[in-house]
Amino acid sequence: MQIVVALADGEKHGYAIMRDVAELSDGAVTMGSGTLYGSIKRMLRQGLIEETDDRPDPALDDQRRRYYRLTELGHRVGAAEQQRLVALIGAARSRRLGLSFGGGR
Amino acid sequence: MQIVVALADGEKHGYAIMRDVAELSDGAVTMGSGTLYGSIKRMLRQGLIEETDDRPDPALDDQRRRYYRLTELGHRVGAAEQQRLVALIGAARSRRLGLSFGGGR
DNA sequence: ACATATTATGTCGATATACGATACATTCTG
DNA sequence: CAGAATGTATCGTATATCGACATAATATGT
Repeated sequence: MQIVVALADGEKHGYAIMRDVAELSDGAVTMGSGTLYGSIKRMLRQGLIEETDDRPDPALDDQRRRYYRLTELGHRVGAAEQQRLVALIGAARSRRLGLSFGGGR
Repeated sequence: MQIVVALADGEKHGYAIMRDVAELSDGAVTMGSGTLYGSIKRMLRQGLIEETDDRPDPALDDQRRRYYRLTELGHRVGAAEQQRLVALIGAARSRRLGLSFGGGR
């Protein structure tokens, strides 16, 4: 899901996905290269993402990079997961998870 | 996380956790007994949950049941995960995941 | 009373996933 | 031009998931 969200606002290459994941949690959650490239391989196989041919401005490009974007299926699956998480968090909130101890900031 | 949320509003036994998980997604997400009892064993070891001794009204009880509740650590870890998911969903929303295709209802 | 479905806990082996280590090449920076 | 950062990739190990199976207690219908 972290990868799906990272690609939700446009195509990115692997390393950029890694940075996006870390940024989104202020460095608390990190994804190593093993998980990243393993997940990319699986998601390509599952048809959730696809590699793009179009490269950015050659001056800003890096020949090593491989860019990926969400497929329509990836969007749909991601939206479904988003819905599931919204319901889960809604339940967590109404059940006051994290409010019993520590003041819940 | 599904188990943590299930236990957030009070102690439950394993089978009740299974039902809670299924209910929360209208049956879309289900947790089999393999995952459930394996996760319970791990979470006990990690100190996220603990087994309780107090039984309900004997008339409503079932001797087979084993009840579990969140520990303080479980609450704190659950609250942290909740925060992470809120941020993830926030990003998914602002990036309009699921709005590009299918109308996004 | 009896058969059957549901509830309930648990294990097992197969498969899937995550993760850090390692490797190696390119690009940027001082 | 050396070293740091960027970038992709794989390997082995550890961990997790999953359905199938086993077994027993409880509830339900006739």
